Amino acid sequence: MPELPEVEVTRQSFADRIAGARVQALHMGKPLRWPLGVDPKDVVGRQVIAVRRRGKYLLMDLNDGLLLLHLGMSGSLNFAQVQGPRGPHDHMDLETTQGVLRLHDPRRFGAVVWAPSEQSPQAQKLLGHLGVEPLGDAFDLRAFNVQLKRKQAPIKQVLLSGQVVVGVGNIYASEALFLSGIRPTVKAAKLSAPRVAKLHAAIREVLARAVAKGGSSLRDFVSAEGKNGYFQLEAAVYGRTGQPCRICATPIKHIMQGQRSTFFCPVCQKY
DNA sequence: CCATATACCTGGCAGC
DNA sequence: TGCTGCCAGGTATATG
Repeated sequence: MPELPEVEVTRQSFADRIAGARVQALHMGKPLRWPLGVDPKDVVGRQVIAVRRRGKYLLMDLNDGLLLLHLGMSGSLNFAQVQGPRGPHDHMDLETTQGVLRLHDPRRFGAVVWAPSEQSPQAQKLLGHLGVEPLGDAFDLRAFNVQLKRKQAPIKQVLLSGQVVVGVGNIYASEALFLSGIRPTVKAAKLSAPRVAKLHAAIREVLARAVAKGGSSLRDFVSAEGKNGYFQLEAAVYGRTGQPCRICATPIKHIMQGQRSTFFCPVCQKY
């Protein structure tokens, strides 16, 4: 579920409601991705100041230290006044004076890590190497060009790595490359300046659009069984192997790159 | 430093 | 029906 748009929509769904709350208790379930996580004494009694996002991480500022949350591949957060009994995949309950924040994460690739500050070694170990935010002013076209020129890996994998720009996951990488007419296998350094400009615009467009309609699609996702309502419905190429390209009707191709699926139109994406 | 592979974990689904 | 193998929205870590 979580690429940047889903994480951002999740953030927006509870940030205002939890701000100002005081943490009363913390219950952790099975171990998450990293053994170093959070101890109740790090957070109990602290006040929640704000919830920010950096890439696919959520940063919950406390009046002392902060909590870093990551949803991994299968995580979701729910903030409610009252929560039912914890199920086998509920691995965090953060009880506050304004509600309980629950992390549901069947695969447990998510993370909950406490750090004394954003600049601390614990936090920087996770955040320090991240690329720029795609929806902010820091995502500068010239800088993007320069960064890509130094990468010999296929553009799809460069986007996924998060080292140049954060938040572009496996779905949006394929979608952004389709929108900009770029073959996912092309070395990043070989892209022409005009192509990079198209890609730059496509990344912003696909992510911003998903955030804008993320609210409804995420609600659908929660209320529905299965995966209906998620971005897949509007996907141009992701998950559409063999189906006709929406532009030229050529069958969409599926390949593996770095053990991840990539989808593209062999006719519309030639550069 | 760079590019690529591996590991982590569970559930759903296609194929037999 | 039940089993097996494969696939899934991420990323730290290991390896060449």
